[in-house]
Amino acid sequence: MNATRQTPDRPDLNVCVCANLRRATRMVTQAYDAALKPAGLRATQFTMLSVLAGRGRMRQSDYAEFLGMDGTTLTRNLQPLLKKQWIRIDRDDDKRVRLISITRPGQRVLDKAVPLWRTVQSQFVKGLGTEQWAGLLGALATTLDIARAD
Amino acid sequence: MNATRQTPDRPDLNVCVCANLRRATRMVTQAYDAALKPAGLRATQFTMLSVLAGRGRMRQSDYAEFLGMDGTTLTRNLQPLLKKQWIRIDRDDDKRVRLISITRPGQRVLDKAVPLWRTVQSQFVKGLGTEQWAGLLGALATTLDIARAD
DNA sequence: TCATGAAAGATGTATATGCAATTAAATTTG
DNA sequence: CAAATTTAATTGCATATACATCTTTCATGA
Repeated sequence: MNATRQTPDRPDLNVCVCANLRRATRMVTQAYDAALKPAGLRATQFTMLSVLAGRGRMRQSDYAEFLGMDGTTLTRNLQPLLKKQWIRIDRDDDKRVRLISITRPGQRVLDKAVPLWRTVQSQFVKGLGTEQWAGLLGALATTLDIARAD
Repeated sequence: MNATRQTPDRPDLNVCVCANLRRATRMVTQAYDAALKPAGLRATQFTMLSVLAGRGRMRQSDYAEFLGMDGTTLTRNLQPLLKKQWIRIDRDDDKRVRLISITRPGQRVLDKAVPLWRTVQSQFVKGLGTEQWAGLLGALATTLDIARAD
């Protein structure tokens, strides 16, 4: 009985949490990117716009924290959205702070993307089944907690 | 009773399979990168070397397939490893094919990285617990199957 | 008040990712 | 056998990711 051996002598794609996450993320992102393509945005951009649509104007730092994204990554990820004028950046009274919000064109492209998202999303949810799906979200939340506790 | 509602009206970071995967992967990769830093390699590079160490010389296309990585991504990801001479690329009789293998220096840096990997890996395995850990790997395998079936 | 330190973002550099299109080599087919 | 097709890998372009470092602005305390 050695079915749940946890740290084998050999590091192995089959057990490495990071390698498994990265591989799955690559493939899943390809699927979401392809599905969202007719709307003209990528998976990351869809997520970023959804957050703004759901939560309203946010401080850039809170936005990064919520996305679990490094601040410098967020700075750069804002650029494609800005160029397409899907978001706007306002200054706060505190001149260091930037406030990010979705624009009307941003909301329109998001609305156009939602049905496409729903299709690809339900493909994965159905394929996983309720149990594995809930398990996945739970496990991902746990890994987030572990990483954030570092 | 609506605890397992699967496709809400609003796309939401809290349910999007892709967004959750990407966010968790960002944070987990940061942890693995930091842990492996003393050995001088990144999480992706560690994975790529591990695969070569475990499976021996591989055709580049098989290598990409195994990693669930687009061929063009693999082409570029080989470059940092080549520059550091951790891998070598040989030609096949079929002149289109490239055969990738790990070098002695590559094996040495990998050996140095393994204990570091073991530490960070066990941190996540312990934090998840046996059940969630197995569930995570299972669910990731399922998402891979779904994405590959496209 | 002003020096000091902390907080918020941006920049330099490097890696990671993949689609569209291309090049080169092998295979199939007329 | 020659043309057409398929296969393997690379290149052009764009996005995604983050560490180290820098600039700007604010808060704080002697």
